[in-house]
Amino acid sequence: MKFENQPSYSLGQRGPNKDTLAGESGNVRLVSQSTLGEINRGRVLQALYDNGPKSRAELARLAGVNRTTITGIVQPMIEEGLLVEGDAVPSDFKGGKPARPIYFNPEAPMLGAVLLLPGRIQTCLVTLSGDIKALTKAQFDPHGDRGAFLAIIKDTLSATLSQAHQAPFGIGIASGGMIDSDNGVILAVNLAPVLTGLHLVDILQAHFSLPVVIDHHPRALLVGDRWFGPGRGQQNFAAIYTGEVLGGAFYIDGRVYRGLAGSGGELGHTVVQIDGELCNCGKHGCWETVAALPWLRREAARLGFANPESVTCARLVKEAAEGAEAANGLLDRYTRNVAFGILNLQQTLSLNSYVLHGDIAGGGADAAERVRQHVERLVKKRPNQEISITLNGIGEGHTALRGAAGLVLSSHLKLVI
Amino acid sequence: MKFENQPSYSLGQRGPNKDTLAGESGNVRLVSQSTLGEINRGRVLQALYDNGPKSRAELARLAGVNRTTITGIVQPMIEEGLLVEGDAVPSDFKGGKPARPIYFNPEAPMLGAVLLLPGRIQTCLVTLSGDIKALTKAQFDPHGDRGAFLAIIKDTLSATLSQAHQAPFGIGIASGGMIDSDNGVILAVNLAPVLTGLHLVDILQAHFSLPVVIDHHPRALLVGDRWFGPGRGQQNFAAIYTGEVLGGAFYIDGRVYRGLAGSGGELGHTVVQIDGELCNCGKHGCWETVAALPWLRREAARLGFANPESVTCARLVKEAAEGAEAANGLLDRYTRNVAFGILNLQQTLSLNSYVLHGDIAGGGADAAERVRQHVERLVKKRPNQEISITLNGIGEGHTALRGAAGLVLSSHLKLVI
DNA sequence: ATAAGTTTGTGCGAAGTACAAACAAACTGT
DNA sequence: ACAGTTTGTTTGTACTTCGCACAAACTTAT
Repeated sequence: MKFENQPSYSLGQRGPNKDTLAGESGNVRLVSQSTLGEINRGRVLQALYDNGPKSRAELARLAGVNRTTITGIVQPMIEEGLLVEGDAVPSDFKGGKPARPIYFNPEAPMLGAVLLLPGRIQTCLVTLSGDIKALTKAQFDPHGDRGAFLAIIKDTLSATLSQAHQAPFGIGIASGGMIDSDNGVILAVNLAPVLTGLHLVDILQAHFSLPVVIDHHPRALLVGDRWFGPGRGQQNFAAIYTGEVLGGAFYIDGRVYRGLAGSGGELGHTVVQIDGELCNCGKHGCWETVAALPWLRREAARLGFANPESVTCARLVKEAAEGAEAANGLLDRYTRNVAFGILNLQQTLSLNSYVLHGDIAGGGADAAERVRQHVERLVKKRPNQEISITLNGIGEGHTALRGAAGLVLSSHLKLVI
Repeated sequence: MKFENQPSYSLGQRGPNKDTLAGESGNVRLVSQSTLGEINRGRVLQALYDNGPKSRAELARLAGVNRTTITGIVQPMIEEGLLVEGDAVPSDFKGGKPARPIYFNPEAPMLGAVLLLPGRIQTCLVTLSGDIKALTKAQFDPHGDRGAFLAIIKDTLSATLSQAHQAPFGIGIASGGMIDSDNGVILAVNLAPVLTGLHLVDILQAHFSLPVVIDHHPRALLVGDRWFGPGRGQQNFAAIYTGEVLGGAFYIDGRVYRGLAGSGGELGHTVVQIDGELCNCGKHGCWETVAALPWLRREAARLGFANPESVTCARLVKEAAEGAEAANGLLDRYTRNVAFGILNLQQTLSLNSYVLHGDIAGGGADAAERVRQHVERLVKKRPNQEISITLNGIGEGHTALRGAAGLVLSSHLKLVI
C-alpha cells in the first residue's frame, strides 16, 4: 500500500544549520540497556542521598525491585570505593538476620566548587555529605585583562585542589550573569565584562583534566538546596534569591529546569506591573523592579527612613519587632511584592515549595511567614496542597558553593534519561 | 562503621496520610527491562507520528539503534495490526534493496473523544491520523439532575461508539472547569454545577469497559496541537486560549505539564497588573482580566464602539484593515496584553513556540503577527532562539475533540518513564 | 549476461541487566 | 534445640538490545 497525505512539519523554531537534538522532530532516541543500567545506578545513589544509609533489603523495598537487583547494582560501587557497608543493625523484628546499611564512603572523592561573582572568586572542596573544605578566596579586576583573570582562577583552584587527597569527581561553577550551560559559556556579565564570552568550561577542563560544569547563580543555589539543604528528597520546588537583583530557578519532576541552553527561569524579568517601573533589562514592571533591594531602598528614602541606603529585610524585621509602624508597613509591602512572583510561579507550575535566599532570607522566619501568608491569600488552594516557604543560606553562607558542587553531583549521577 | 548525623527530611509539602509517590522522598523507582521495552515501543510510534512513514533502516538511523532492534520492536505491532508495511520505495542510491516504509494501519482501532462544555456535549471517533468520524452532539441542563446528565452522556457516547467497527483504544474527555486528571474527577465547573465533584472517569470506564482519561480544555487543545496540529514533532511549546476566559497549557521536554493532580498551568490567573482589575477568581490584575473578551468588550464600550458586545478579535482585524483607527488601537492593546502573559511564560520556561486558540486565533495571521511583534519587543533574545507564534483551531473547529483523542494517545503510548 | 557495489531486511548468537527461587546466615522467642 | 523470620548470596531464567554475517533487491559498468 502507499502512504499519502501525511504531514511532517514543525513550528519553525530551529535556526539554520542547527543540529537536531534528541527528541526533536527527526530524531528520537531509544533507551539502550547500558543506559538502563546507568539510570538505575543513579537512582540507587539518589535514594541513599534522600533517605540516608539503607540496607540492600530496604533499598529493594524503596525501589520496588528484587534484592538481587540491588546487590548487583551496589556491589561494584562498594568495590570501587564510592559506597561502604556499615555495621550490622539489629532487626526491629522477632528474629531476622541483622541488616547491613550501605552509604557513601567518607574516603570517596570529593567535589570541586567555584563561586564566580563580579570581582571575586571563591573555591573549595565539598564532601559527598556537604562539608566544605580547602576554602580559597581571590579577587580580580572585573574590567581587566582576560589572561590575568584566567591566571587568577587557575591559581585559586590549584590551591584548593592541591589539598585533596585524590582527584575530585569534577568541578562545578556557579556564576552570575547570562550563562549557556549546555556549551559551558559565560554569555554576558554586565558587572564584569572581562568574563563576557568566556568558554570557561573548555578552558578549565583542558587545564585540570577534570569534568567541569557551569550554571548561573540562582540555579546553583537551587541545586545546593536539592542535595544539601531543605530541598533534599524533593522533586518539585523553587529557589528564589533577592538582593541587588532578583533571580530564581526550579526543579520539576526531579530535574533542574533549564530550558533551551539554560535560558529558562528568568523569573526576575517576568512582568507583574504592566507599564510599571523601568527595569535594567529595558522592560517596565518586572518582578525585580518591585521585589529587590533597589526598590526597598528607594521606598525607604521616599518614606523618610533614616539611612535608607542601608535598609535590608533584616533591618525592617528588627525595626518592626521594635514597634516601628513604618518599618512594619514597608516590610509588608516588600513581602507582598515577593509573593506576587511566587504566586505566578505557583499558578504556572504548582511547585508548592519555595526556598528563599539572599536578602529576603535575611529577614528570617518572620519574613518567610509573611511571604507565605501573602501567597496563601492569593492562591486558590487545591485539596491536599499546602504551600511551603522556607529559608536557606543564612549563617555561614556557603549555599552557593555547595550548589556549585551539587552541579557536579547532578551531572555525575545521570538521574534522568 | 556507624553512619551518624545524616539528615533525612523534606519541606513538608505532603499532607497527612498521603502515600508517597514515585520519586518522592522515600520512594525511588528503578526501571525494569519490560518498562524499557514499553518506552522504546512508544518512542518508535512517536517517531512515526512525527516523521511520517519510515522504513526500518530509516527508523534505526533516527533512533540511533541497530536495524535488528527496530525489527524486533516493529514486527509484533505489524502482526497485531497496529502498523502496516507499505509498498517498496525505490532507493535514492545507486543500487540498494528498496525500503519498505511502515506506518499506522488504517484498519487499526480508533480513539474516542468527548468535549464537555457547560450545557453541551460533543462526542466522536478520531482515526490515528486525526480524521473525525461519527460526530454526535447533545445538550444537558447545567443545573439539573446528576442522573439525567449521566444518562445523556452515556447515550451520546453509545451512539458514537456504535459506529466503530471495533473497540477504540480508549476515550478521552476534554472538559471545562477545574479537573483532577490523576484521579479522573471534575472538581468544579462554576457554569455547570451538575458536574462538580463527578468521578466521570470511573463511571465511564465501568460502563464502557474502556480506558478513559480526562483533562481540562486548554490542555486538551495542547495535546491536539501536539498530535494532529502545528505542535507535531515539538518537545516544548504552549497553547494559549482566549475567549470568555483565558487559559493555557504547555509541553516541556515532550511531556504535557500537569503539576500535582493536574493543577499546574493556571496561566490566566497569573498576575500581570498588581492591584489591577478584579478578576472572577477573587484576585486583582490577573492576565485574564486584560486579555479576554470581557476586557475587550468593556474597552470597546468605553471607547464608543458600535455594538461593543459583539466585539471580537476577528472584528477588530477586519475594521482595522478597513482603516478604522480606533479598532487598530484597541487591537494593538489587546494583542499587547496577550503578549505579556506569553512573555512571562517565555521568561519562565523558554518554550519559544506558542499556538493561539479561541478568539485571538480568530484574528488570523494579522493578530498572531502583532502578538509576535509585541513578544519580540519584550523578550531579550538569546542567540539562535526565534519565537514562533502560530494559530490552530480556526475552520472546522474540532481541535478540542482531536485533543481529547490525543489524551488517549499520550497515555497509551507511554512515552516517558 | 555477468559481476561489482550498495542498501535493506533477516537470522543467529552474544551481551547487559533485572527477576525468581532456593538456600545459607544470623538472629529472637518458646 | 527448634521454629520462625529477615537479610544476603547463589544459580538459573527472562527480556531486550547489539554485532556480525548473509540473503534479497536493486543500479551501473563491462
